[in-house]
Amino acid sequence: MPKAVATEFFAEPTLDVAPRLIGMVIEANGVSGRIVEVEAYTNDAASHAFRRTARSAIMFDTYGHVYVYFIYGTNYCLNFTTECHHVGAVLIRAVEPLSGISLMQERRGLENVRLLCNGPGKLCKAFGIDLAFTGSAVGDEIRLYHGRAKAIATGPRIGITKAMDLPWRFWEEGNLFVSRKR
DNA sequence: TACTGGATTCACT
DNA sequence: GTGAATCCAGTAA
Repeated sequence: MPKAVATEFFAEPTLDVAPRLIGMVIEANGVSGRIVEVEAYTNDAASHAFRRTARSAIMFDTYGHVYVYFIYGTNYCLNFTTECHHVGAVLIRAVEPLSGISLMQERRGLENVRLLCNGPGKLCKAFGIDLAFTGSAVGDEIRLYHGRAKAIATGPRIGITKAMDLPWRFWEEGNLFVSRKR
């Protein structure tokens, strides 16, 4: 049996938690997948963590909880809150489908497995995740397990926002490269 | 109360 | 490569 991730895992600094999420297995609503791309959000003007509001308060008050927000009128984005006594969250940007693929295909209306979860909005749709999941503890409705196999779908990728510099910086396979926001 | 913009996606050219 | 879709949260008045 895979080992479930403890809530205390998320109490660490966001920038430490984010890379360790790569390769872990997320399970919800009868489907599962391996995390291959994440983005860390700390107290940064480009993120919801910059200003405390009713929506973002969960990032200030909790760690190891689910934060889902709705974007562009069409998509949901899945975050896990981090850091004890400090604001932070990690956005799950892409996963590699592992089980329940037919269910994902049905939810997405798409056959190509590589395209099922290769984006934050896409994976939420494939996993059936929406705003109702916000506030639940990781391990409750959405479960997270330590994975072993190396991610292969899009390649492991970690992003960290830093609004005062360039919007996004990505590290891939040990090499730094920069991706400007559109 | 009304207005504005967004951590995206997808169809179309 | 470009632009529309679409609706919620935040902000201003």
